[in-house]
Amino acid sequence: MANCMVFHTQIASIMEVLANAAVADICKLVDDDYAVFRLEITQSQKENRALRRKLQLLEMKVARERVLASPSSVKILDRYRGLARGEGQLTGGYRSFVKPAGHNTWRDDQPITVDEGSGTSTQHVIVIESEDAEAAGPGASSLVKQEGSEGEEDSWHSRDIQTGAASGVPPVATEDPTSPTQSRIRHRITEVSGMPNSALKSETDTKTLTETHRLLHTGTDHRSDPERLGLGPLGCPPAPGSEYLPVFHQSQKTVHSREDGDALETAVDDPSCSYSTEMDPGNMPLGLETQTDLSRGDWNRYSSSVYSEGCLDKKGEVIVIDEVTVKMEGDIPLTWNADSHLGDGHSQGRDFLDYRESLETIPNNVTHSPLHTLRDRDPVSTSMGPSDSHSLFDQVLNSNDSARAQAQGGRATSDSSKEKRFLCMFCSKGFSCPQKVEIHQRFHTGVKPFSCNQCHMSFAQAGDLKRHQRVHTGEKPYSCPQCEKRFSRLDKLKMHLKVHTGERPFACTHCRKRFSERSYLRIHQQKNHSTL
DNA sequence: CTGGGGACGGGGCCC
DNA sequence: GGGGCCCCGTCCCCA
Repeated sequence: MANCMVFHTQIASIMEVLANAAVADICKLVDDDYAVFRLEITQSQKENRALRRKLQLLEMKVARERVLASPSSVKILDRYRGLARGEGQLTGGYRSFVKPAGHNTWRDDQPITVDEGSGTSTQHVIVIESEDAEAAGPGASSLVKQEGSEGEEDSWHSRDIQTGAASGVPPVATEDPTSPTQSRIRHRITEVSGMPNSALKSETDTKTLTETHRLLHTGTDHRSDPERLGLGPLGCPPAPGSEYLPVFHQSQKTVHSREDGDALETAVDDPSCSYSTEMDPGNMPLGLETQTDLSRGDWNRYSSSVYSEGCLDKKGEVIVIDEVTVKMEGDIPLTWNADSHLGDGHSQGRDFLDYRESLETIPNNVTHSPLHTLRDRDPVSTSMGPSDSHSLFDQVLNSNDSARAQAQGGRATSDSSKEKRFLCMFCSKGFSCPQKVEIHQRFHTGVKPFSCNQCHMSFAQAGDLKRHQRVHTGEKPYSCPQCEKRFSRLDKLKMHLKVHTGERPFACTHCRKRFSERSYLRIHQQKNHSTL
């Protein structure tokens, strides 16, 4: 029996050794095959690249022959020339191509310096150019096709030169370099091949964006689909010059909504992954006029116009990009960076107001401020309960509020009858809507966005500013029917009427003296009965 | 002269 | 946005 057990043990150990050896062999085979496979792939890629280069050379020759055959049929366009000159603020997403001096034509495989925003890189490009382009003067620009075989550059910058069959289309070159609207109207440059003469066709945004839509799903262009963005017939706020520019968010969260309704929330650290829509300042919807220069980091007012797209896959798979409206910045300075707004004047306060209004109309906001982050999760759970977060500051505030509530009696009671889903993160006070919470929290943060343009005063509420401005205008719309006194406020008139009626509703509990105002009673008690 | 009270203006804040 | 209440400060009157 014991021998049998030893025998089984030996067999088991032998089996284990054999199994390990077999696994090692399999792994070795797999590794070898994988290396061979990779080698083959690399060779195939090289061959593919060489073939593609040959093909492009052939295309170049053909195109050059066409150009030489009919030099007047081609105009070299640069739809980004205006941007490259700085006519637009959004130069980050475009490249200006610098042509080496002394060259009449580009050569194949000639490196070209590509000025892309702040950086400079060397791109392998092939340029189709005609002599007419040179004759067009400095305004003429280069039509550039980036070599796609490199494959690693961000393809949404690439210019699309379509070589599809478009027979029957007459040669059209509508780009007018001197047009004042050049920087606003995007033109699509289309080379129509298969015709006796090369032609460049210019299209406006409509077709460009439509084509962009198509390209989105083929992975050849990574711009966002305007229709999917739900931005109107043209897919963007009806600004004729809509463009997309990269927004270099710093660790900004972006929600990628998918068509199945799931929301994928990711942290976008890649600057190239997030885009926003350039707005025509003259055609911005409500709130978008507050868009400011991103380079200044002025996120709060810009946020409502940001349409952040998902991390764009550069490998060409189908991209699903839905509209995401990023709301994050307005609240941050409003709450945490109040100093940056306190002295900015009245107009900025208006911007705040407009910004708020515009934001509230946008469904499915993605908020990133601490306040909104808390609120969005669960409005009720945002209550920072007394047990965990009540500092002395909170206690003071709450004591004030509770005292106020007690003093106001029925007001507080009736207030509690409503559903107060939105709680102040400072004092846990509940409000019926987010706007009220935000206004209320200004009292904690000291933010007063509404500044008087005639004095140094600033206010947390627009109504307070409006009321204050009667001090400067001298407007007193409320007149006493008993006398000729006039008042700027209705409550002051009502208070004044007590003079005529003799109404003194506030009685001292110590001396039975009566007063017309509660504050009079309080002062009276402080002065005369404080020792009691 | 001083202190209490009234009238009023203005801001804070909530509904 | 407007109404309303509270609070504070200032001015004035008067005992």
